Amino acid sequence: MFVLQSSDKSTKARTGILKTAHGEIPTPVFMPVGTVGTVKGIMQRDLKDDIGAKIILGNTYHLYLRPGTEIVKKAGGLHNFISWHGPMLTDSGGFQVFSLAGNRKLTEEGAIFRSHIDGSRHIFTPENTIDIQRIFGADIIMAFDECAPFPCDYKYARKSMELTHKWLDRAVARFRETEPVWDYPQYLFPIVQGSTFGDLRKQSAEKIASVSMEGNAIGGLSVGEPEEEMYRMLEIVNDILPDDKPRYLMGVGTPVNILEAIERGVDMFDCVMPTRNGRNGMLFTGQGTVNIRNRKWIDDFSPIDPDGPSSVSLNYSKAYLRHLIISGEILGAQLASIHNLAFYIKLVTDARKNIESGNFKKWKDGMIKKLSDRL
RNA sequence: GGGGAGAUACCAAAGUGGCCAACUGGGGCAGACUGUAAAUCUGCUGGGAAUUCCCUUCGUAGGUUCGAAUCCUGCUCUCCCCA
Repeated sequence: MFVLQSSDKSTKARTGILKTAHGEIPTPVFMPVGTVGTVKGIMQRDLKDDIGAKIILGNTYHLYLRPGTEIVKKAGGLHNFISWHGPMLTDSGGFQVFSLAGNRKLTEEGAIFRSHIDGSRHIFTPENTIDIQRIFGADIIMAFDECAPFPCDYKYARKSMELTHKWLDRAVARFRETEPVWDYPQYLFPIVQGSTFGDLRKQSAEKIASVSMEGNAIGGLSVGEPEEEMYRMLEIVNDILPDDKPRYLMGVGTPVNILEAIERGVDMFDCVMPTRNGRNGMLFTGQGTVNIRNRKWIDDFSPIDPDGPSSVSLNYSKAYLRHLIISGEILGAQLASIHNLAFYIKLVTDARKNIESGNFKKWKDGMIKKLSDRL
C-alpha cells in the first residue's frame, strides 16, 4: 500500500507513494479538510483541477449527525454522495469529542456526547466508529482516540493514552472481523497520543507500531503546546514508527510546521488553516503571509501570488480580493481558499521534488525564511 | 403664511444638571485562527503625555450654576404637518 521512494541524506525527509483504490498519492501530501462532506467553498472540480488535491478528508462526527450514516449508505458511500472520486480519509470523531469538551463524558466503553445540532445524546465507541467508517467507505479510516488537551498533567495524559490504546485494540479487532461495505479495501490508521511527555509518546508509538496497520498517525499535537515541543515529540515518535509505513501528523499546521515535520519524517498532513484562515483574509504566499484586509493592498493590482500555485493566484489581484473579502462576498472566501490550498499543495509537492533531488535541507531553510515574513 | 419636531464624534443613534471623552450599532483600522459547532472571534476608533494625567469637543453666540451635551435667550440650519 505504501512504497518508499527516496530518502533525504541529511534529514529524515522521504518521498513515497500511497496506493488506494481511488488513486495513488505521492507523499509528502497535504489533505484539504472537508469536514461535512465539502471543502468549504470549493467545488470538487476546482479541488481536483486547479488545486491539485490528491486526497481529502471527511469527518465521522459531523457526517454521522448530518445527513446521517443511512443516507450516506443509500447514496452508495461518501465518494458517491459528495461526487469526489479520488482518495478520501475520514477522521473518527475523536477530535470532535475533545473540542466539544463541555458536552462529553468519557467512559471505558466510549464517549457519550450531545449533538451540537439538536442536543440529542449519542455514543461513539471504538467499534461503532469503525462500523460507521466502513459505511462511509473512505480509503483510509481512523481509530477512535482521545485527544488530550494542552496543558494537561502527566497523570491525565497517561490515563488518556492508556484509554486510547485500549480503544485501539477494540477498533483493530472490529476492523479485522468486518469486511468493507463497498468493493474495495480500506486501511485503518491508529493514532499516537501522549501529550508532550517524551516517555508517554515513546510508549504510545511502540503500541501503535505493534498493531501493524498500513499507516500510522500522530495526534494530540498542535493543540496549544510550543512548536519546539511538537518537533521534539515528532522526533521521539518517528524514531519508533516504522519507516516503511506512512506517518500522518493530524491537524498540522502552518507551512513552517509542515516543512519542519517533513524534515522529521512525516508524510501526510491535514489542516483547516488554508481554508479557515483564507476565509478570514489570511493568505499564504511564497513571499510570506498576507493579511489581505490591510489597507495597504487597496490599490495593489498585482497578482495574489506571482508564484502562481493556481490560476486564481495569477488571474486575480490583491486589490480585488481585498475588496471581495472586506465586502463579505462569497467569491472572496472561495478565491482565498483556492489560493491557499493550492499554495499548501505546491509546498509539499516542491518538498517532494527537493527531497528527490537531494536539495531538501537547503530549499527548506530558504523557504522557512521567506514564509516567516509578514507582508 | 401657520403649527410642530430636531441639530451629539466618519455614519446612524442613546444620553436631558455632576457617575460623559460621551451607551449601542454600522463603518474604519489592526490582531487571532493548526485532526472546522468558525464567511468566525477579539481589540482600538477626538488629540497628546502613554497604569488612576492633561487638553479640545455634543449646530452657533451668549447666559444661569460650584458644575452644562443636558436649563434659559438670540441666531443659523434641517425635517414634518396644515394652508
